[in-house]
Amino acid sequence: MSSSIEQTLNQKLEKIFQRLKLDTKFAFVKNSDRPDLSDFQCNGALALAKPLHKNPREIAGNIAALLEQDTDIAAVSVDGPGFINISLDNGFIARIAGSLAGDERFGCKKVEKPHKIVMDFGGPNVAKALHVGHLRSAVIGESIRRIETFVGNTVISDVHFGDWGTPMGMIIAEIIRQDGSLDKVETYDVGAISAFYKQANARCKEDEAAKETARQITADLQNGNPEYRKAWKYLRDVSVADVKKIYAELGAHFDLWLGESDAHAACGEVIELAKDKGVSEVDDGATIIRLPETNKPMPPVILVKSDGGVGYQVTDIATIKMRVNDLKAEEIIYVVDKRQTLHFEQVFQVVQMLGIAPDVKLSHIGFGTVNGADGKPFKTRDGGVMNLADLINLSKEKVRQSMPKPGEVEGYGEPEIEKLVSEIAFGAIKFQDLKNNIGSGYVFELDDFAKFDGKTGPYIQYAIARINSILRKAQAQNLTEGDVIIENADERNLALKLMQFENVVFRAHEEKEPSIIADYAYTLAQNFSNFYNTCPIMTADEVQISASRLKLARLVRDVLKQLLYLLGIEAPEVMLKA
RNA sequence: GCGCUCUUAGCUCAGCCGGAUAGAGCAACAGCCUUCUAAGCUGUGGGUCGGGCGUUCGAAUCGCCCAGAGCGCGCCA
Repeated sequence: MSSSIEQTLNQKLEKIFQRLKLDTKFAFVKNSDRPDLSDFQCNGALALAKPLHKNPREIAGNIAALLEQDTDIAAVSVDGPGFINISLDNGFIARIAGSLAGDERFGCKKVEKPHKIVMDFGGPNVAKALHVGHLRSAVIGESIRRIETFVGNTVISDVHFGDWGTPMGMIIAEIIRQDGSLDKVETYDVGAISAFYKQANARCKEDEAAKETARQITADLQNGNPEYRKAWKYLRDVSVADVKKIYAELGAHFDLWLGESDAHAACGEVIELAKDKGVSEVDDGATIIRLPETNKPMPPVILVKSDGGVGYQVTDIATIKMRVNDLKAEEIIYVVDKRQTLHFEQVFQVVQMLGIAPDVKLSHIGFGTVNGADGKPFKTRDGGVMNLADLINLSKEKVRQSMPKPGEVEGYGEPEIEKLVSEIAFGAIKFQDLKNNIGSGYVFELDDFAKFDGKTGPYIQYAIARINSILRKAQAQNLTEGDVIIENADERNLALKLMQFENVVFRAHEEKEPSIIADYAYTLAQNFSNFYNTCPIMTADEVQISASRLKLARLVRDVLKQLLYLLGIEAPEVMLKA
């Protein structure tokens, strides 16, 4: 088990701090802000100077003097007000790089206490086509799912279908209005159901009576009306089957395909529990829980609506109860639009009041909206919401245009080309989504999908494809990997960058922030491109150098593939250009 | 009205539990393909970090005030 470079350096520093009787709290390094001066730096002397009433340069000098004796360290200097600059010995870097190359986790540890996490993302609705808003939840959620699994936690993902709210009553009402009954329901496909929903939605916006009818049907459905239940089950099944296809194509994995409706029984328990605890009250015909207001407005949670139906606040609370009781969740993570922040604050508060999930960590990871070039939520030219399937097709078409036609390249017929098109198009879409902080929204530039230059998914995929090409050639020429030798700046930078893998993965894990992985994957690919341009592998002057570079290149390829996997992005074997 | 989030290069964004010269990508300009895939590489220009005050040896980063933008605020989800 190889420990990370930073841990190793921190241990060295801790010993020195102890010898000098300094607080080891400050005995840690970070990647140097001045790569021209050093590989790592320690700012501990600056932080210690004030409490000790000593000159920071003097403290730094004492630390540096001891650090200098370490043969793993090539140079130590004290600069500026008291920064300790540390440069590593090339042999030390080579040794660590070599050990990473032989480790399938590239030096990344696992969490000390693995626990069970239930993740809630996706959030599709019955009868509604997925749109770009669903893209983020699926892409971010899947990435976090993979990161958490990689660091050793057990993750159960649940799509949490929206199948129990007023839209159910709306669509049933609309079918009855048009057909006179529900007899023909089971002849409708997803397109027809979706059309009913659109009409129902338009009608309920205009007509208060239609809305009231929909609400009543929803309540009756929830309370067990057999005719409504039968129709509802069909509508739900059709929608689930449809949505499963697109999630499969997106590469989002769900262990459970439960929905709001599955929490219905538990809703009753929650309502009873609230009554028993004396925290609920009846107001305007609805059963509610009032929440303490501090300095911010905190609307009450509605347990039972005045029409007798349940809303999404209770189903969410009841779902938490189930996840804790049945799934034994120790942590629950929601990947849902940032605009739901207040809702989750309310839900989490009620859960605490009712003691439903003691010692369970509940968190909402809110993401920003996908915007168009005008900064407003992304819309199609005619003003409608962009359908996810359409978006994927547009992106694929752009990729297809940049590639050879099937049959033009030997061994690449229609299926092979289409596989590459899909991998690259999704690489572009997902990386675009994951490269920025997930809390902030981002501008979705459809036109940019034609380029794939710079900080994009295809850039990283391209680096991998080039390495694959080299590995094929090496195999054909019987060139094998050898010990890592560091003899120039580009090899050195690349090896140092590889050593950040564990640190990066753990930061992404702790902050639930895939963009940290995305950013690192990009800079690693960039370092490789530099290396690629200045360090010939197959034609290096000496065989040992070739063998070393081959090992480095293969390691970079494996690390990049792992990073892309953590982002939910495929790594194509080759990249073909028209 | 109350609350939350945000304001960094022409554009899109990193950096934010205080540290050295604020970084990328795109766009612009100038170079690099008889040599492992040019979806690449190198170089140039481009900044009052929204404004002000404060804390500090040191502030894009912490606190307060102001301005502007987005979002949310009981029976939709």
